[in-house]
Amino acid sequence: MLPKKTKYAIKALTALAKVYYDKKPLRISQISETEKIPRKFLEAILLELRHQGFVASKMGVTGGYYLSKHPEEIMLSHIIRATGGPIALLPCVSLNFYETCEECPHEELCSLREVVLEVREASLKILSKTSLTDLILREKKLIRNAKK
Amino acid sequence: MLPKKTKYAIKALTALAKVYYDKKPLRISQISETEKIPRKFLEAILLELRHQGFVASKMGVTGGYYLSKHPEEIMLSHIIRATGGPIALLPCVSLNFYETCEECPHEELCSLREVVLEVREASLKILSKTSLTDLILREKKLIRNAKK
DNA sequence: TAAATATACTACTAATTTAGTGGGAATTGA
DNA sequence: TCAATTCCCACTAAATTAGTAGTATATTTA
Ligand code: FES
Ligand code: FES
Repeated sequence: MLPKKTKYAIKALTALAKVYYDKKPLRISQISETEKIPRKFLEAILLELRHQGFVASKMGVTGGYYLSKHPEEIMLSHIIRATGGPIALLPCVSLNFYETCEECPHEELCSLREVVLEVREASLKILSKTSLTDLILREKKLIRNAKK
Repeated sequence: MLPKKTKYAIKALTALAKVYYDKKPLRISQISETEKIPRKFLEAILLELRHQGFVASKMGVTGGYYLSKHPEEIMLSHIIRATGGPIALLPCVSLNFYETCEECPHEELCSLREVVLEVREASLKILSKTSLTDLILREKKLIRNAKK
């Protein structure tokens, strides 16, 4: 399961993506209200996302946050890895958080590893091709279809 | 990431599956040694697996554990759910551990939900068709190929 | 029938992770 | 100057994970 932090990060970044072309920053309090994310927690998350290069900010009374990359470039896999850690089910098949499996004598002969590797590939295939833009387009489609 | 408990459970059940046709129970201490699982922890895990109907046991000096189902019937998805909880990335798309997403006003209009639903389907497709027998066969194949 | 050797079961504990919160410093615009 | 904003550090509280301890109960065998 994804931590709440990751879910909040995705929601917040999507909110920023929606106003990407406005050229005006969005305040933490605004995002916090519309996305129902605890104010102070969101503040900490956005700060981290800034350090990781996803967003930039402006201080002061007209301040706020804005995306520092194009929303098409920000993939779900990036956000998950930046905030939540591994996508893989076991450390021995994680690309970004690899750790050796102590109990398995030979990783290359481990059938469980083979299977969870397949799972990671299947998950990553989806998560690494879905961008913030995709999320927004999908939402529009969902709303359009619901109205019919 | 899967908890160690789940990984240990898979390992232990696979060990039991390997001797399924011997009609003799395997002692906790034997499994603990060959699979390098902490003795007392394994004891607790096997006890739980018995309560869940995966294994049965015999007490006393000739006692031990044995599978109470055919190894082809025990799928990775079953073991994960029994010991580790959800396979889904978010509770709103979990089949067995569903919880509503508080922050999302309309689940049916949530694009993030749509994507994690796809991920769950892709993962489950693999995990629900891989049985203990499959793990054993895969291991044999890995060993055979390594020898070449 | 008693000893030896298993599992059964309850009840803890210790470490880690998650989900936050509080409060003040720095920056900016009016 | 002052009001509104982000920046940043230091905490805390609750939940989860990864075990462990100790005793009771069952079974075989000498
Ligand atoms: S090597 Fe990771 S599960 Fe065996
Ligand atoms: S409904 Fe679960 S993420 Fe939106």
